[in-house]
Amino acid sequence: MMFSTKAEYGIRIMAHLAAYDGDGPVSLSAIADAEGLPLAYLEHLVQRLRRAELVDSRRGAHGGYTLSRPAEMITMAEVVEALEGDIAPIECISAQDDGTLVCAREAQFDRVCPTKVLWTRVQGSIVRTLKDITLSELVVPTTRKKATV
Amino acid sequence: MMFSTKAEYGIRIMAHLAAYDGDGPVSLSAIADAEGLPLAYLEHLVQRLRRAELVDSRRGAHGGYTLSRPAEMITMAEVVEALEGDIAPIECISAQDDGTLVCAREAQFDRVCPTKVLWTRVQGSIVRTLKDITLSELVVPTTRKKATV
DNA sequence: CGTTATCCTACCTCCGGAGTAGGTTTTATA
DNA sequence: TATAAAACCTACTCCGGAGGTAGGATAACG
Repeated sequence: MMFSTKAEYGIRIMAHLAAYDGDGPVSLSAIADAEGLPLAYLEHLVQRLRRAELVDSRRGAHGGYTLSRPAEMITMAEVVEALEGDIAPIECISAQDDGTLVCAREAQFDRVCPTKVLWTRVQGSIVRTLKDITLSELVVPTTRKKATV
Repeated sequence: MMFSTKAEYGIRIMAHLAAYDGDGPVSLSAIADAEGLPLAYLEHLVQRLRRAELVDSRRGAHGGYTLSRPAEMITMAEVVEALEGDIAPIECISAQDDGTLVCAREAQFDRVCPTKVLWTRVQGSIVRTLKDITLSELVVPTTRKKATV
């Protein structure tokens, strides 16, 4: 398995918020209820989303969460990264600030890492795919209860 | 992290065997030594490769492992799958025999899973990338000690 | 003021990754 | 033919992270 339920549940939260976007804040308990997921656990996940500034929150009665931006402006790469941390196919590969990938073993001993080519290409294809999909593509029409009539 | 060291180490084994292909069996201890990895652990991994018929083994003195096929005929998808099991981006998604992907939650409740589109595309891009790379592409010239002079 | 919500910290359980250990069997060679 | 070098096999350990629970503090409505 490559992504945990953190990504799965977190994306469900985002998809739910996107479906009800414009209807005011949606409480987590409503989402937990609708999706059949444990509220207490979702609270952890939504905090990650909030710290990544993907959702805004309003506390108190009738509070809840809203998307911080239109769903079309949110890529799944951002969402997954907020939930799971840096997207790397494998431990020894990590991205530097400038986007270039480094291999820990290559730095440690100084010799070429034969597997780096592989992980680089895998990482590239995953990130490219995730960047290419926006949250709006996950909103299925039937999920919507109220339309912006 | 998406792939564990099982994939990393296992691929290093394969790359090493590919580099010395044609020179007779290579013992695991030689590989463990060269790569700086624990022999006892590699034994577990190489068994997976053997059961997947990616390597052949010869027991006894001067025994060891050889590639079961030319490196150009071995895709990294096969290798990774042998080492890590089925390639699925997430728990709830699994591939059926005919290759179509099913979502466990979609089957359980009967409603459309909004995230399935995402995982399907991610899975597709990973598998496509891995199938596209053969073992021969990981063999760096400098790794070779003896050429087939 | 009470209810409803977010927010925060601490804790728990379980499983798989990453090995270790110790043995058995097979084969080449001195 | 004994010995060494290898594959092969099973069982075990250790640890961290996934996947939660629990309980409280804080904030906003009515």
